[in-house]
Parts: sequence; C-alpha cells; structure tokens
Amino acid sequence: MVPKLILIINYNKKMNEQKRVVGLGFPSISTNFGDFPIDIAAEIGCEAIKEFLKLHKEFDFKLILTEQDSKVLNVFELKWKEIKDDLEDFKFQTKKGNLLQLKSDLRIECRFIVVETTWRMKPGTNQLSKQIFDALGSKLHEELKRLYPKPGIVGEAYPVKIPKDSDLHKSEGIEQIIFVVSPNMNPSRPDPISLEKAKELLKKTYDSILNAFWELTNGQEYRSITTIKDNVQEVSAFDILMKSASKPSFKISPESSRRTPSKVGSGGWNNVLLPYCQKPEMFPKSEVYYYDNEFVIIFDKYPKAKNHLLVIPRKQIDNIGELKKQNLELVRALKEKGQWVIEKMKQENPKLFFRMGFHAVPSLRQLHMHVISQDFISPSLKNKKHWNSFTTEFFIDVEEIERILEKQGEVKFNKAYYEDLLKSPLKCHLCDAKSIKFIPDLKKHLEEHWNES
DNA sequence: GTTCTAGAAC
DNA sequence: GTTCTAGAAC
Repeated sequence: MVPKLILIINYNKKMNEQKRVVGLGFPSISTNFGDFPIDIAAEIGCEAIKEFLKLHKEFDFKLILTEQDSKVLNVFELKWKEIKDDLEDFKFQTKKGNLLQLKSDLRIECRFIVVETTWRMKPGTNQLSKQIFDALGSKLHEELKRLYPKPGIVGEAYPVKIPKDSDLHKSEGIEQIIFVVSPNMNPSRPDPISLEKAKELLKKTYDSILNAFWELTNGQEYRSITTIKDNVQEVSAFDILMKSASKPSFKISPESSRRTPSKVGSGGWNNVLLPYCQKPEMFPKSEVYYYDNEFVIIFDKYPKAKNHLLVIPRKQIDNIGELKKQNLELVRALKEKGQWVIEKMKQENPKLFFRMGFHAVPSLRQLHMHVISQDFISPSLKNKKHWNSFTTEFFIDVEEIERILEKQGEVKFNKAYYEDLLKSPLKCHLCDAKSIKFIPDLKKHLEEHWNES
C-alpha cells in the first residue's frame, strides 16, 4: 500500500506582508460629560463599530477606545465580545490611558483621534479638549473657526488637520483631530435631551466619526461630514420612487465580500468603490445618489465637471476587460441607468450635456461607468491626465463598449497605447482650432465656453 | 484615485 | 513667481 503523502503547504510569505494599520483613537462618547448611561452607550458604540468594520473588512483599521476609567472600558469590552462575530481582535481594542499620549505611553499610534466638543467648538470645553488647545495654542481655534464658521450640529464630525511641527504630530503621530458635537443628557449643562433622542444622536455621532475616519484615510481633504438633508419630504418621496424601480431578485454573492488581496500596499485605495456596492445604504445621500439591488450611482468624490457621477453594478466585476458577450444586458442596463440620471441632472440644469462611458485603463477596481457633464469646470480637474482621460480616445463611450462586445465578445485594449494618450497635448474638446498649453489657460477657456452656452 | 515634494521649464 | 512633471507614499 502506498503511504499517504503529506503535503506541506508553504503559504506565500506575501500573505503576511507587513501592512500599515491605520488607527483611530476615541473616547467613550457622551458618557463623560453627557451623562449618557454607559451600558446603552456601549451597545450603540459597539454596534456602529461592528457595522463599520464589517463594511470595510479589507482595510486594516484599528479603533482604539481610550478612557481613564476602567469601568467604562470593561462595559465596552464585554459588549464587544458578545457581538464581534469573526472580526479580528486587533481591529477594536479598549485601552486605559490618555488619548493624547497613546504612542508615548502605550506605543499605539493613531493618526486620527476624536475629541468631544460643544456646538460652539470653543477651546477647553472638557479636559481633553483643554489639553489639546493648551498643546496647539490659539491656532487650532482659528482653524476651526475658518473651516467651520457655522455652529456645530449634534451628531456631526468636524475633522481638523494639526500642524506638522507640533508635538502632538511629532511625538504622538497624530495628524488630525476629529471634533464631534456629542449629545448631552446632563441637566447641569445647557440643553439636555431625553434618553430616546440622545440614543438616536449617539448612533449618529458614532456613524459620523467613522464616516469621517473613512474619508480621511482615503486621502481626502478635511471637510465637514454632513449627513443631514433638511428636506425630509423630498427624500422620502425619492426613496419610494426608487424602491418601485428596483428589482428584488438580485443578491450579492458571498464571494463578493471576500477579502481581496490588495495589489497596492496599505489601505487599498484602489478598492474604495467596493463598499458602495456591498452596503450602499450605509452612505449619506451626499455620496450615494441612488441604489437598487443591481446598481449603485454615486457622486464622484473628485468630480471633474459640474456633474460627475459613477454608475456601478453591484455584482463584482473588476473592469471592462472582464466583460463577455453575456454581459451585454448588463452594459445596456448601465446605459439605461446613466440616461435616467442624465435626465435628472438636466432637470436641474438644462444647460448641461453629458457623455457616459469608461476609462480604457481605470485606476479603481470595480467596473464603473462615468456620467460626466461636458463643461469640465471643477476644482478637481487639475492636470493633463485628468483632462485627457475624459477627452481623448481614453474615454470610451458606453455605446462603443456595446459595439465591441457584440462584434468581438470581449473588450481587450493595448494598455500602453491608451496610457500614452494621457500624455497628449491639451486640446479643447469643443473648438479644435485652439491649442492650449497650460491647464490654467484651459480652465479659463472652458469658463468662456460655459458662459457662451 | 489623491497628496506631497523637488526640480525643471517657462 | 508660476506651472509642469515625475515619483513616492498613501
């Protein structure tokens, strides 16, 4: 009898490659000065954290709850153990200590920390914020006032960059502070609210914090993370309309949420579109314009024109290179959704006209169709690559993809050829006579076209 | 995809 | 002084 072979599998070392984990340090929100009951706060906090970590599973985030009071930490820890499921332990930890000395005291580096403040965002409203303003001087207050001149709203997050030459940055590795206006139930402080109301707002506060953290870790500039839309009437009517348009048959396959080995180092910036497909409902209306079971339509984070959206199938498809003849129906459905959104946009600004299509060599994973107005007036349009990616052959109309699929059954491009196109000299897409050398001149030229139209 | 930086080119 | 370019880092 032949002895059984024992195979020793050598796991590729790359699987364990060091990745830079991004940290967020935060206190237990509302339980210090807001009089919010700790057990309920822990439940709300842990649930929000769990939702966030599950949604962004492929990212190595570590969320560090830091408090001086071990009692609070214990309550959170117990709650977390109860609900954490299969989430890795390092992703959420509780630490006894000072949020501003995580690195020097505990060797934990958090590039972002959360500090509670009041609606006035005044310095020194609590001990932690006092320490921060002591450390950073009046500059931080000025910066806060500059960025957020309006009063803070309860439940919202307000990130601020801190100076690179400050001790907090140099010795503690803190890059940004996310100020939050947290709900208050303390009757000795102004405007205490009921537990019911506070519960709702605490959840919103955690969501805002995590949303801000998510945006900041993807190379965003800081800005107020607003989730409020005051016209509730309009939103709900819109939702109803959307629901009736959706088809209930489609389910996301479990594979679509599997961990994808990131081609790039840490963070996985090229995967940023995936969470929108997995859980579009988690994102504010300012990011997700529409979703149903099959598609998500989001606002491009760096719009290259007055209107720039992405229509994305929720089913996992990396790029146009994966499309086969049997995907023709999907491409046509993308086009239809695109046409629908163009109509919507035109209702608000009839001057606009649009193109919809794909980049020949996209940077981001997950098939996405650009729907972009042809004014190209936007501060995010900054360089030649941006311009050429929408105005040369590099941009492929959806109809062209349709034709290629019909004829050839697949879409295969010469990558080098298309990448070279991005270096072409600047040329106006409307009047071919004029040759323009510099981006600032092009932008002025585009403004003229817009004003004439 | 973006930001940041340094150096070159204008 | 301004703008572009290219590369690294995220």
